[in-house]
This record gives sequence, structure tokens and C-alpha cells, in this order.
Amino acid sequence: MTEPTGDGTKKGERTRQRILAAALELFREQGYEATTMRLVAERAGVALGNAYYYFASKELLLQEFYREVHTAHLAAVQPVLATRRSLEDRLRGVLHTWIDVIAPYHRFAVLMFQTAADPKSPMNPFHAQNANWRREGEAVFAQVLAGAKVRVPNDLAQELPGLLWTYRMGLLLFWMYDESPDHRRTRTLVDRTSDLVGRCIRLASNPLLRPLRKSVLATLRDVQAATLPAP
Amino acid sequence: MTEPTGDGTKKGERTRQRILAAALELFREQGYEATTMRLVAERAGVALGNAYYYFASKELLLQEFYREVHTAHLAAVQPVLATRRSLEDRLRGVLHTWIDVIAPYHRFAVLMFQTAADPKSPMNPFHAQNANWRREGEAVFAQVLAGAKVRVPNDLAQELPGLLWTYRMGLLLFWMYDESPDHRRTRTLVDRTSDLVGRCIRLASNPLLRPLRKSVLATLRDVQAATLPAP
DNA sequence: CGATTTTCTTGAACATGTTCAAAATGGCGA
DNA sequence: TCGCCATTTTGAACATGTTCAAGAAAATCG
Repeated sequence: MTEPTGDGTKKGERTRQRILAAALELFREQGYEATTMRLVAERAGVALGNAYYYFASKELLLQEFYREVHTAHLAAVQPVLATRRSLEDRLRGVLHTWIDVIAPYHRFAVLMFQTAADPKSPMNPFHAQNANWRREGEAVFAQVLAGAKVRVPNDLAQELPGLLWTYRMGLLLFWMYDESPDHRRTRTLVDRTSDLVGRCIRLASNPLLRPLRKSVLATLRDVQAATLPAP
Repeated sequence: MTEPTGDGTKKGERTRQRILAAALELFREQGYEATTMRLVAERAGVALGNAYYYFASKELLLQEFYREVHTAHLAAVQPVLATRRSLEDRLRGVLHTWIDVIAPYHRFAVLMFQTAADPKSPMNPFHAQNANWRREGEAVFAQVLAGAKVRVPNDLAQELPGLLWTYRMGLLLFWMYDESPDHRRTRTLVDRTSDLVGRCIRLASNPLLRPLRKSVLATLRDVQAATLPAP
């Protein structure tokens, strides 16, 4: 029957949660490739087919992982944004927090990519299903910009969250291959690049560069219009 | 043990070629995912296991495809480079030629990525096996720069081929989703961005921006040192 | 030429993501 | 409570990438 531990839950919802929990656990322990659906089902105490009743594919389980990480990051980032004012500081803070949040999954990410696995879908923003996920990610950077005391021209401001999101994707890739303790290399890279990004933003805001900036941004928008579904 | 990479005439070399030909054929006809190893073997008139004797994985077959494309591009690009002098023209020419060369494989590429397949390995430059392939690709852009009448500072010149190669990777991604006839959208993008790239290179070469440029390039080199194997 | 070693080829077997038809369970009105 | 329908669960079956032990063919050697 139902009831303890609060979520509004029918019978099936609990099963779903057990499966998801088992999957995330196994992802963390063994990585993506090594986590077979049979293992997930077994640990969840459920038949193989049942896992597929709730998650149509292994990849959907993966997307749940991204959601998990995203909400954790969103929460962890608020105190940081509340106390820092300069663009560079805010950016740096958000990215270090990001590393903190994903750290437990390093083994997971590395395995996932190392085995020639799929950056494919979950990393590929060019698909409608993933558009939401991407836009949520951009929102954090919009927050970063909103609270920072920099003046950027409107055209640029509009594109910046997306650009910063892409920048973070690059960092993610670097982080995956970063085996240094506490991911120090990545953290160094964050420090250096958040500085550079700040400088580049200021440079791009220079009135002298307006024509070039306009051209670049126009092209960028065209590319997005062609690949991303309409907002 | 057995090293199947053969000099031209042995028995096995013919078998290898038949398997490779069958694979490329099927890739073009049906895309990567739909091409099963069993199909490849069957069309090559060979047992399943035999395909694995020559190509340890399906992915290796894929890399052969890239090699094929690369050599074709290299050949096709020479007349273009022989007749154009400005950086923008050379870049544009090289990229349009690139589109020409890969055009027959559009269906292949689209299927490959659409099915959430693997940009993974063959697209992932962060692996030793793929480093060569990447460097060969960069060489074309080094040629583009060498024959162009632009003066770029040395530090930048050193990194430009790699940067342009990455730029081309982005174009490839765009092209995959480009269903317009003759890939006109991608060609338009090439025209616009090769122009922008030219302008950006000139901007980055400005002495006033030397400090920023130095910082960016230094960071870039660090990233590469951490991810790519040493040249 | 015959024996032996190397190269090539085969097909069965395995692991894993995924599907599916049928069985079990639960909810609920009569 | 009984019967009926939707929800949930099951396990077998399938497709495909990959491995492997063993056999066939070719090359090498004495």
C-alpha cells in the first residue's frame, strides 16, 4: 500500500524511484557502460522488462542523471551568486560549484566517454528533447550576468547565456580527462578562462567592434535557428 | 602473432579490401547504425568472424571512412589552393570543396548522429589513436595560411591550423542537420563565417590586443597539452 | 615432397540493449 | 464480495557487436 516518505505516490511511482536510484547508484559505482540494464533491474529487485516499463531506454536513465546534477547545481549556486558581484567572480564561483557537484561522477563520465561511448545524445544539444535541458542550463548563466555589474550591449547580452553554456560544455570535456587530485587542472582552467571570458566580453562590448560583433551574432543566431527548435 | 596490415598482394589483403569496400558501400546506402557487421560480412562473401579478423571493431571500419574522405579532400583541394590568394578565398574554397567531398555521405552522417550514435570516438580528438587523423586535417589549414597574403603574429600562426580545424568540425556538425538542397545553408554559413574568421584573425593580430591574445593562446596551449598526446 | 608453422576462415557462443505477449496485481463499481 | 479493466510485472525472445576455439589454407622449411 502506500504512504511513508512523502511523495505523492502510487504503487508504480515507488518502483520507478527504486529503479532510478539503483541506476544512479550503479552509474556512480561502475560508470555508464558497465552498468547493464540487467544489473539495474536486479539491484532494484525487479525484472528486466520492468525497468523498460518505466524508462524506455538506458539513455533516459542517463538524462535523469543530468537532471539530478542540474538541480543540485542550481541549489548549490545560489549562496555563491548572492555574495559575489563582479562578472569574473560570479562566473568562477558558478563553475567551481559545478565541479563540486559533478565530482562524484567523474569516474562515471570518464568511463562513459573513454569506452568510445556516447557523448551522443546527452551531450548533443541539436535535438528537440534536449532543448529544455539546455535552456535550463543557460538560465544559470543568465543569472550570473543579471547580477553582475557589467554593461554589455543588448545584442550580445541576449546570446551570452548560450555562449557561456557552450563554454561550460568545453570545460566538462576537459574535466573528463582531468585526473589531477581534486580536479585541480580544471579548476585552474576555470580561473584562467573565466578571467579571459570576462576580458573578451568587455572587448566585444567595445563600440568600435560593433560591426564585427553584429555580424558574428547574426551568424550565430542563424546557426541556432537552423539547429535548435524554436524557443 | 598476426598483423593483418598487409603489403599489397597477399591473399588476405584482397579479403580485407572486399570487407572494407562492402562496409563503405553499406555505410553510404544505409548509414552507420543500419549497417550490421553481419551484413558487411555477407556482402563481402565472408564469415562474420572474418570481418573481425581484419577490423577489430565496427568503429575501425568507420575510421577507414574518414581516411577515405580525407585523402579525397586533400587531392581535390590542391587546384583551389593553387589559384586563390586571399585568406578568405582560400578558406572558402577549401571548405566548399570539403562539402563537395563529403556530400555523398550525408545520409550516412545524418543517420549516424541522428540515432544518437557516436560522435564519440571518430569525432573525439582527445584520444591518441585519433591524433594523427587530426594533425593531418590541420595540415590542410596550414597550407591555407601558408599561401595567403596575411601577416599574423607567430604565436597566433602556430595555433591557427588547430583552431580552423575545430571550426571545420563545427561546420560538419551543422552540415549534418542541413537538409537544404545542395547543402545551401551550410554553404552560406561557410561564406559568412570564412569572412568573419578572416576579420577575427586580423583583429587578433592587432598589436593592441597582444596581451589578451597571449593569455588566450597560452591557455589554449595548456588545454591541448593536457588533452592531446605530445606532437 | 612431407612436416610444421603461420595465416586465414569459420560458425557457434556470449553479453547486452530492447521488445513483447502474457501473467499477476490493484482499483473500483455493482 | 465478485467481476472487470487498467496498471504493473515478468521472463522469454530478438538483434547485434564481439570473442573464441578450432579447423582449413597457405607459406615455409628440411
